[in-house]
Amino acid sequence: MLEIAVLGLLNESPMHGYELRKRLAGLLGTLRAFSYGSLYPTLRRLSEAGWISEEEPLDLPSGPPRSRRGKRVYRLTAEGKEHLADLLSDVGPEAFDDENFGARLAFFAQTRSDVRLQVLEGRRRRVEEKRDGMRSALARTGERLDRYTAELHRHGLESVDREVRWLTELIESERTNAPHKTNTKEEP
Amino acid sequence: MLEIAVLGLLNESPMHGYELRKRLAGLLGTLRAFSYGSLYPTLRRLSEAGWISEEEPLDLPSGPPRSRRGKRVYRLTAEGKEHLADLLSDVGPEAFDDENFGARLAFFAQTRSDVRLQVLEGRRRRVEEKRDGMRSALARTGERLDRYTAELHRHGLESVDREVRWLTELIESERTNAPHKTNTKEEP
DNA sequence: GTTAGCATGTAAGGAGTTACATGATTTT
DNA sequence: AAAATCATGTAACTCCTTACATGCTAAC
Repeated sequence: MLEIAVLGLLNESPMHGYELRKRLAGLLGTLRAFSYGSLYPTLRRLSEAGWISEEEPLDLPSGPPRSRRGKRVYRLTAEGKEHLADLLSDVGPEAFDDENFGARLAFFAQTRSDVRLQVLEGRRRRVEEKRDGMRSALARTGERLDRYTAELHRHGLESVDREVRWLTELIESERTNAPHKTNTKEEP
Repeated sequence: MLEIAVLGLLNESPMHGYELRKRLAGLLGTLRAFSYGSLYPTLRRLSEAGWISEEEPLDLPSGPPRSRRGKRVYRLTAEGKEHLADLLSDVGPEAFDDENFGARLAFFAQTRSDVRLQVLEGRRRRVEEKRDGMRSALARTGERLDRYTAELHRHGLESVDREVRWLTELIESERTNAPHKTNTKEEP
């Protein structure tokens, strides 16, 4: 999750860690903040994998002489771009998980149109299954639940129901706006 | 989270691990399933802390002779009941977290009425803060967001907004139904 | 008599958080 | 010159999942 978010943001523009974290918080709407304790090790790991390059802060000719711990600006490498493209075209089951789906949607602008549709449809299937599971659980045990637990289930069910409808709208508009095109950078 | 759920369920009736896991899944409406890999170690820990007692499967007089790995039935001890009461009357900030709040609400039937109100109000405050944070983030960066990210934020905002309204209804009805009572077992 | 479901457990690992530690730069 | 905020990083830990390993019991 952090990996795709970091690579996706760095694909928009190079950045240092601190800024990355702020953009990250904005990206998913305060849903996830990510601490530095996970961000910096991730940057290290991505750097070691060759997907991002780490620009050492060179002392400006006019700047202070030595040993400042300054900003380390990260940018996506060519391998990183390839790797990100792979991540963004993955339509395996993990793409439909709660945590991952948000990150995937946040980078839909960088995602092929056909993949967008598959991700949306897969997510909808997943949420529908959850909804159906909740519904039948509620039908089975509904009567003997106390008021509070019942309310919890009712609100939960309503939320997943709304998500299904939301996804359906997104799918509709995706089909309308880009019915037969594929937004790839390079056409075969 | 698992701790409070396990103790809360065992307070309703003694159970073995396997059954506990099924009840757990039903309790939060398939929101959380919990694997055995976390359940059994938790049972071990709670047992070592003296909060639950572990009934070894004694061979029935008429039953099979030896060494069956049979069901281990767990039940809440007196200390466990006290500890659960402490957990259920805790109104510290953790009680308002996403994961914890669900578990707290699920055991409201075992919770004092005044504490219920505090938990609901604390949760509402928390969600309102989140909503306001999302709103101002959206106001600040709203224009330069692409369609998909904007939709993600809009749907997220609508969801927290709905949760606030839901909590408000629960609070209203809590105030109406038990305005001056405290559902304690023992009155001072 | 074999599949399905009941039942208990462990080892390894993932994906983060918290708390801490340090230092640079900007604002008051 | 103090305080706030920017900026980077590590160590320990939390809490859970996955994959595995084992064995019992009921149903077909």
